[in-house]
Amino acid sequence: MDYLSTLNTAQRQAAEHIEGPLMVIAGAGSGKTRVLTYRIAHLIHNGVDPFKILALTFTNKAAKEMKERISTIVGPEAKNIWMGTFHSVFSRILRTEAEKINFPKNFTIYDTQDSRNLIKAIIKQMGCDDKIYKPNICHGRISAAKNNLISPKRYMEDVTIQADDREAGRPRLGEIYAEYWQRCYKAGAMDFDDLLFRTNILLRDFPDVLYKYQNLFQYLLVDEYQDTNHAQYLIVKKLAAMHHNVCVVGDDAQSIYAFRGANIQNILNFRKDYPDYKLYKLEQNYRSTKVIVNAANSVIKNNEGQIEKNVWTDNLEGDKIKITQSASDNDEAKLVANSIFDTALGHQEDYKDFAILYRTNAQSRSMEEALRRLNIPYKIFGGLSFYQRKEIKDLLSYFRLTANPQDEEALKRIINYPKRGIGNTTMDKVVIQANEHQCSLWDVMDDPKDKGLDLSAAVLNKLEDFCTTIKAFRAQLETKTAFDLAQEIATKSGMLRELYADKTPEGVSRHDNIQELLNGIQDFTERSKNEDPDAPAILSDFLMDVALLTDLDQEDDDPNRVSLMTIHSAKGLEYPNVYVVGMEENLFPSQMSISSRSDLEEERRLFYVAITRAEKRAHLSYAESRFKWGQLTYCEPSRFLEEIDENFVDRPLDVGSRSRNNNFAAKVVASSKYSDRKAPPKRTAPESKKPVAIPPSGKQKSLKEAMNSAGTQNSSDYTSLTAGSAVTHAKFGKGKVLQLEGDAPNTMATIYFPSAGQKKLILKFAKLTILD
DNA sequence: TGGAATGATGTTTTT
DNA sequence: CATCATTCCA
Repeated sequence: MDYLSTLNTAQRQAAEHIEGPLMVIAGAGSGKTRVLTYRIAHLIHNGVDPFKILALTFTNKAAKEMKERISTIVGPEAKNIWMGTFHSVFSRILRTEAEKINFPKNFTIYDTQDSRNLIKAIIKQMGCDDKIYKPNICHGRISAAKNNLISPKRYMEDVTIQADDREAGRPRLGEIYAEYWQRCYKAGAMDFDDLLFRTNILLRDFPDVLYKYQNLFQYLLVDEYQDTNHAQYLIVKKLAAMHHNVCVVGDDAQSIYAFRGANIQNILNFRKDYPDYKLYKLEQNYRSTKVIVNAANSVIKNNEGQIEKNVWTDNLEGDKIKITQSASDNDEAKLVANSIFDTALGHQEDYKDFAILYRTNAQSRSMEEALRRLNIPYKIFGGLSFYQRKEIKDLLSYFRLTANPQDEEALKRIINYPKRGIGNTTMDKVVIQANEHQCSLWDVMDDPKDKGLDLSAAVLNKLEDFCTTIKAFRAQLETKTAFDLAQEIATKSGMLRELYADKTPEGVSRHDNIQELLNGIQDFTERSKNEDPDAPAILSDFLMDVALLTDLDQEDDDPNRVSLMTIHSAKGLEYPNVYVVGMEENLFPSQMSISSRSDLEEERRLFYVAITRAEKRAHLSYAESRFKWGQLTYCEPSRFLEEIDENFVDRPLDVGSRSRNNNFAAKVVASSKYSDRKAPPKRTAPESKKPVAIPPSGKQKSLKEAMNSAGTQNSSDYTSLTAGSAVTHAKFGKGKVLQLEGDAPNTMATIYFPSAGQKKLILKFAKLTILD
């Protein structure tokens, strides 16, 4: 009962506010999540039915954590709260109401890759030049339109949009959008943006549905409100129209998703929509030292037009923010890894209390290597997620096609995987007939005679086999549990056999990944049995969930690791020790953002977010040179470093940085001096002579491996290998080395095998055993 | 049709 | 540098 007594005045007022609209402007580290959880707990204690509370968060992880925290206060009732991301909550609702908007109950969710592939196919089919109509630019335009609820029809009618497209040389973009819209609809698929757009359509066109959910959701809470886009804004507005019990929480200083349509104006709109709203400001920071809070404030004040607030803290003064310089990206990584090692030792900190934050995912690689060398356990978040790997997407495509045969992208993906002799020529013919008869690829394949498909009997047989297999899966969709059916599909599709037969390290790891996915589905199924033993989850349930899952949502077996992630994914998290790396012009702020004020301000907010993740120590670092697209480029320190108040930083004062500091002052003048300078094409010798070969870097790592990749220096030592050595290879047997070329770790050997002839092999992949 | 080999092309950030 | 797409050959 006295859970509220741990809150400060502003927090408590917000948490105890029950009826009517409220907005909470919460500075970084000001206990925003506490207010949200306590407010929900308070609602429940005051007799509000948990089923009538809708809480929308930004990530699944945030939702899960909040739910756990609430249940420690109110008990198991907490699980009845509607809580999740916009995308997950409304995909659930869309699924329930699917037939209203003419979608199958098991509609597919297209991920970004599916969307791009489809758009690419449309561009090609329309005969447009894909050098001008670049698929991802087109997708970006379409996505932006959807986030602003602009339908294809309105898109074509909008004078400004049309002028923009014409100016950009893409006058037919509207047509592409229209076709894409149509194709998704026919495929029974929605992309991420559709989940919000179609929800809006549902609530707009079906008053009874709107009424139902307005009634259901008597209390709405929206976290990270500054990052909502127009489509999300309107959903909230509509749902809250009946009860006006809407609580939004956000911080304009931490708005970092404008690039994908987030609209800070939503905060201003809120004031207009609910003139009687109450405003609460949380300004006391409980997370960070005085140095960190003040340094962050000194940075963010360079932005114009913010909501006035004064973030302050009662915490200790703390260490100054350290800024360090390195010669190269690899040196930077070594320096950071060493610093983590020393700090962990010197201050008795656990590795889990460290985070390395960067602007782009590509920066993780050098950090990864440096940490591995020191045997520091780490975990990389984001990047190529488990669910985006080929083999995973392939198996998921089987699932998808089983649940929804109209799913064109899934069909195209697996029609000839594993190889079953249905190649491009055949599929081109199928596509032609599908257009002819205005039906889906599946419909053509399922009844080729009716659709006039002209193919040899042998090929027709193959198509029939494929359809029969999928239909057999489909027949069990409702009767088998998710796991049982998944297992059957993995086996009978031939995927498991195919991967099992591949004994290359990549093949083995793909097989492992599939096993891991199946394990995940087993967990999912078991969990659902615990909730309701009579209705275990079926495969479509899993598909709905998996489409919106990210790596951030994965459980971790060894939690004591250094975290590596982009600043974007660090939002909402906190760590005692934070390293922000790559503090360089054209990287952070990114090159794309430096030409416009608003983009630059978003980068600055991103920097603000980065610094404010730190509780005790913040460390900023930059390199003088960096590999970018495989080429060495020279870098200058980020302008943001200069913006931090001198009182809170420790700048490098050693000889090496002296000249740099001069540069620093003159930087603005000289700012483009180096930008086109190209480095010599080859790396210098000391870099390439690594004493220990690093295992082939993470292309096909299993999820477990990716999470667990510390201390795995498992490569063999080939230094004793010379021309003339006898070796054994797993596949080719015994052989003799004829020639060695290239520096470690990329040394290549020409080897003669009596069994297989002469082969060129890269040592680090070859797994050779040296015989003499 | 399938596989290997070569060449173009692209990177911000994520649900 | 990495991935993809295209191309060419078996």
